[in-house]
Amino acid sequence: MSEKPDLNAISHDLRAVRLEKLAQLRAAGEDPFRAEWDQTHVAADCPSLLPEGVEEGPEVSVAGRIVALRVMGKASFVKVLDRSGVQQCYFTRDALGDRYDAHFKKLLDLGDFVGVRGRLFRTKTGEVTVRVTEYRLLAKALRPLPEKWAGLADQDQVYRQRYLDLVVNEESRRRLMARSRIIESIRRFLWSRGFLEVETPALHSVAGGAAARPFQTHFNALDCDFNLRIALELHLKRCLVGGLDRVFEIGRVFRNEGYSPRHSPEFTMLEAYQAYSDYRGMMELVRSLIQTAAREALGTTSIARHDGTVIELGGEWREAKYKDLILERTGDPQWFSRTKEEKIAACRVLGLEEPRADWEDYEVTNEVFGKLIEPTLIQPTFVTHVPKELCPLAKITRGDATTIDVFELCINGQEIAPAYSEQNDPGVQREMFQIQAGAEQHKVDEDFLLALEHGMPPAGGLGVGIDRLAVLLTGAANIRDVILFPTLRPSANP
RNA sequence: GGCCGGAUAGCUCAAUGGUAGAGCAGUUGACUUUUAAUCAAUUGGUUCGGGGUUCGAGUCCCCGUCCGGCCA
Repeated sequence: MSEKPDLNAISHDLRAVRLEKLAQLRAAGEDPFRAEWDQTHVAADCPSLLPEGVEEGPEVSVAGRIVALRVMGKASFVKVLDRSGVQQCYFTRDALGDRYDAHFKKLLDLGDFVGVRGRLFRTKTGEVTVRVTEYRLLAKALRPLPEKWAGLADQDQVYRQRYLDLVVNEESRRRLMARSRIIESIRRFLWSRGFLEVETPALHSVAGGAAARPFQTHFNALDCDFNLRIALELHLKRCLVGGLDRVFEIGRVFRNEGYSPRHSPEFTMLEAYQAYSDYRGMMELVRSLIQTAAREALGTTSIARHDGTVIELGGEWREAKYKDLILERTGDPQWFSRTKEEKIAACRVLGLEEPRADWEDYEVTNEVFGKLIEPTLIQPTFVTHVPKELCPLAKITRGDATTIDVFELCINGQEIAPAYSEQNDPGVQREMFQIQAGAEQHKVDEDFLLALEHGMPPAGGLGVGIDRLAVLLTGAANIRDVILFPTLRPSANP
């Protein structure tokens, strides 16, 4: 091994250079992917181990990916990224001898995983640093990291190679970790209220519980078609029938519809059902749940938006009746006595796109709500007394046959969480299903109606779009920014 | 599905229709407390693909692919 390897000749090929280094490591008898390393601490532990005024701290052993490499002759500073953050380490020829020049300087690269051991000290600028006395390469990276300062900007690559985004874009790492902490907090909150977490099927023969086009698939063994679920609702209610009177599920649902910054074809829903409660009970539940998640995951209930406004999640939340919002926005006290044609004409005046001819009357009104009112509901607002046509699974309001006992919780200009006083009259439920199904009566979930006939306790039910909640709490611009691996068109050239 | 914008070195980005460049990363060297380290030298290009206009196309035109935004 006397001939000098010519890295210069291949220096334009970043991968070839690293493969050559890999070969040199192996030629020297080292396994570049050796596993063992006793990690005793993470980066976030280190500052507290070296209190102010103390010269030298205890020995620590950390591990992670090299994300910065500053070589200055016989001493070098290296930043190592682990799950908790970045730890600076100080490598010197004095401490490491010949290995410093022959191994550390020649064969390690940005992106490599290393284990590092040494005592903590403070640099002259005050940064707590590991004075390395021992280190080991744990995994060689054969490809370079994206640029260290600008990070990774190409949106497609951010989503397709999220691991690179996580390594170099701190903001992405922080945001996606916040999502996990939000979900963790929600689970703890519901457990503390006596809810049982359950898992229900994702393959449904009838995709019910919401109005959405499902993804379809086929089960070979039974030779029958299934749909991926579009909601969790109907199985969780079967749990209520069975006496599990506080249940929740956090699960993936699939809707074969639009794809936009606010819509992902697969997204995560929380649904919770509490027997002997109703939609008013769900108001308190969801408000406490979101406030708790915000405090635990973010440490605050004040969310700054990009336009400078602040969403205040603390305290009580506004309530507004759907009809009042419509009357206020259209400026027409007689709105609900107008014919469909008059409403469509009014939509034109309000600057809305032409409603489609096959729309029902209530759909025209709901277009006003969806396009002109919901986007303006930035501060938390419970929209109540919603027209019954919009949800066939809720109880009719006593004293007003046109509305249902529900709320739509809107924050940040979008619906975050609907909740109902759940319909438990099997006769009324069947009628509502049949109206909704129209010509497609095979879409009525008879199995669910059978369960209802066995008796379901009165209950409040709540759904929370977890992705949208994460968008709200983290200030993300796009739902895909809070989903680790968003659905994408398959890559053309792998 | 419609309209608009984009695709150039590993990454982030430049380039009146006239020799494709910079920073970072890489390579070589100097440097024992750096903080986007610094300094010197240096490698690296099917300008997304195909066609057209032109003496000449990264740039203009057409078709396609992919991505993003707005709308449906």
